[in-house]
Amino acid sequence: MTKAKTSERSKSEAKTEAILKGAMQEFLAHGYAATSMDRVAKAAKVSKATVYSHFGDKESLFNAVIKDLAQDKFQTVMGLQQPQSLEQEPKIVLSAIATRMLNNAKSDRNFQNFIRIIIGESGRFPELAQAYVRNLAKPAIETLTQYLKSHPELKLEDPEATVRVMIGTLVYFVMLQEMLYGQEILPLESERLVNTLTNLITGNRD
Amino acid sequence: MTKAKTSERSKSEAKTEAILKGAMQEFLAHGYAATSMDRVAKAAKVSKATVYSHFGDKESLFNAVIKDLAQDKFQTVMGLQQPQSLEQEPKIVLSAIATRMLNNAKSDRNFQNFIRIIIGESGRFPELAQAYVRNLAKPAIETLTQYLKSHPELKLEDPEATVRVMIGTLVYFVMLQEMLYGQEILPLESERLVNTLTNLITGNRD
DNA sequence: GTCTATACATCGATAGAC
DNA sequence: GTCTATCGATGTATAGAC
Repeated sequence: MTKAKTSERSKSEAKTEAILKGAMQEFLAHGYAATSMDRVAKAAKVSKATVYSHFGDKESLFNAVIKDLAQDKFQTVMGLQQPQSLEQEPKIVLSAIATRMLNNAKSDRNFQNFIRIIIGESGRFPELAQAYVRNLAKPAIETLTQYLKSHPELKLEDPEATVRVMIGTLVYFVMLQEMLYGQEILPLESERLVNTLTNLITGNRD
Repeated sequence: MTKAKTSERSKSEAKTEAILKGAMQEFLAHGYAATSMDRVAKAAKVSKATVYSHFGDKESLFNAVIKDLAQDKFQTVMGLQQPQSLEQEPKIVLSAIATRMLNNAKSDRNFQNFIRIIIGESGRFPELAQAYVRNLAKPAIETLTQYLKSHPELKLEDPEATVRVMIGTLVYFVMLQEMLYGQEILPLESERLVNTLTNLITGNRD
């Protein structure tokens, strides 16, 4: 998005980034409606008028912040599947991917707040919700689907649907245990979930 | 919560219910921060002072509304598992339960908005998030777990974790397709998901 | 108990000096 | 481009009449 030339950056570009960063912090912490432009300006250490001259109005700023965040998170989510030897047994690979996704989501409070906003505001910002689906959920699902399809020995009747089972299981687990603070109410170890999931998919029933 | 005697209800109780109903409508539509007490008063057809005399402040009203909603939704969610012959094959029963949960969640916009608020405000209202886990998620999960445990012929190594797989799959599907408007971006028929899910759980791989 | 009227703060957004 | 100062609208909450 920003230009490649990192040197000789204009003051205006620096302010734009500061505003985006400050707004990100405020929106993630307080949501859309409860975030004021005064607080954004203070967090970015610029005047409120500067915020408006760069982003027009509150809604445009919010859109810019969320799209920026989605790009950041894309790197994270996609990076979770690659850096390992895909040549091992699917059972090992799937287990490793699941564990990595789980640990990453559990430790990334920023990501959790991002998901909170996407879901919480999806009724009032449908296009942002769709941007999330298009730019984050879809690539993750398609990559995993490709992997499952490349292993016909798993004899999966419907790899697309199987991936939904896998991702849904992991997302809901993080949601219940972490985001909704259900850890003490419904305790369950990650390992049990990952083992059950990979056993179901790879056809191992004990 | 309210007293059993339905006749001879005081005017105060009637106003309380009207306020709860109006506030419910406004909070579900606009979220916590974007809902004003003026709009609540107007929706309930009472004065703003009456709202405050009944519920103290905005936060208390919000808490009352959400806890009330959770009770309503409890009936819905629990009713999805009961009214059918549990004596049939688990494959049939699980498939029926999953289909019913899916169809119900897809058609209930009110429920979707409720989930949006619970997740969206979970960072700022952790106790409401936990009330959701305790009063809705936990009973649903435990009931299903009991069912799976009562069928040892399924040879499930970990019924608790298996239920998480099932519920997570269904919740995430509704979330992506309906709440986040991903239907056209990531199309997938409910039947394929339900079939895949029940086949995985019952050990049927084709 | 319920209303109208209002206090006081803060909101999104802009005008105008530099 | 960026600031200070300010506008009008709207927010939560309450005082006081009935």
